[in-house]
Amino acid sequence: MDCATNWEYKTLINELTQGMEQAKQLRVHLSSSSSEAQEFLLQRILSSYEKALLILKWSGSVGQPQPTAPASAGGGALESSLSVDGSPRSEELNKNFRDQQQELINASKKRKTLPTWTEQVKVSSDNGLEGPSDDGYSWRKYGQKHILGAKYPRSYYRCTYRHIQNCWVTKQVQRSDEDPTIFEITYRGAHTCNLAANNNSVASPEKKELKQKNNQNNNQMQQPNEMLMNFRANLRVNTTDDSENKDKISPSFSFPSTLTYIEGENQYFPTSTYIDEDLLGTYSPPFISPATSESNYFSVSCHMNSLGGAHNLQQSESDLTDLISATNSPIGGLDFSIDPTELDANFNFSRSGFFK
DNA sequence: TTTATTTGACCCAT
DNA sequence: ATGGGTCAAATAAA
Repeated sequence: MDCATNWEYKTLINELTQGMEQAKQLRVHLSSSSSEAQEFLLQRILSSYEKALLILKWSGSVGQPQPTAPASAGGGALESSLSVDGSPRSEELNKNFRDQQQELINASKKRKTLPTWTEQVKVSSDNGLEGPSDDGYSWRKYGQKHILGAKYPRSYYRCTYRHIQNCWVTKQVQRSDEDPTIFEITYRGAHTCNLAANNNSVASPEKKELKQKNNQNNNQMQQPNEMLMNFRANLRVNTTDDSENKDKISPSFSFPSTLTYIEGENQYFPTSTYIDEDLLGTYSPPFISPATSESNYFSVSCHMNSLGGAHNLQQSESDLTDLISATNSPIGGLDFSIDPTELDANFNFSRSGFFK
């Protein structure tokens, strides 16, 4: 992309982001006495912004080698947050997003590597908790290493249900050297386990651990059952050829097209998730609240969800459950259901193809 | 007793 | 040879 186009691209993102922020503020004002229609409209607005931003960011960055040094020197348009909630650390978002681009590129080059992505989780230190809260999945620690040059050790986790449900996702948690309240969480692969079945047993052990060990580090967000059920109840996904062809899934993947704001949870939640070729290349944004009970905020970027390598999962699960699992990222159902290693073969991310 | 964590050993890529 | 990631025995917790 040349400079002019890049500038336009940044500006567009900036404008979209501002619009989204304003819509969010409007919703806050309306929420006290809002009718369902108002809320629905706002959800639509926000959803549109989300998708537009995501499309832009994807097409704008994947189509070119790298975003031209975006915002690193004091703020370009990409500084805008993708997150509906308006998470504060835009630089982190930005950095993460660039990381995702790189990950995607790498994944295309090296077909064997699992997709990885990194989230930076900021934890408020004045609430007595020293680690990120749980992300709705059950993790089992299997290692800890001191990393060269790092002040804090790196912890290694795998899904508790690796063997039971053949779920091979892992994550690494590394406390930031510069800001000990920031935890960098790197995920590898995607959950294929049944989140619903696992969800109940997740939260309490982690909280306990967090209170016990100050240098422990975990995950990022809560995913209440209520939200999960909401998600499940409204999920509509293309189920065809799912069980057999996940590794060569064609340009068809789930996508939350509508967000639901659950007041008690202070979070947005997707309520309808089906999208097909038309929006391929977009991905579900991080619908993450800045106001969880533990005052965490998160910077999350895109999520590559490789379903390869986990085909024979959940033989006895229902179709819906399979889909939930297959479309759930560690931050709660927000990712691709597309194998990034197939991206280059199946899909051209060029801008021209994107904007008709 | 079962399940999770800790931690040194081991493996592998560089 | 080194560093990062995983394994697995020992230990702790439930």
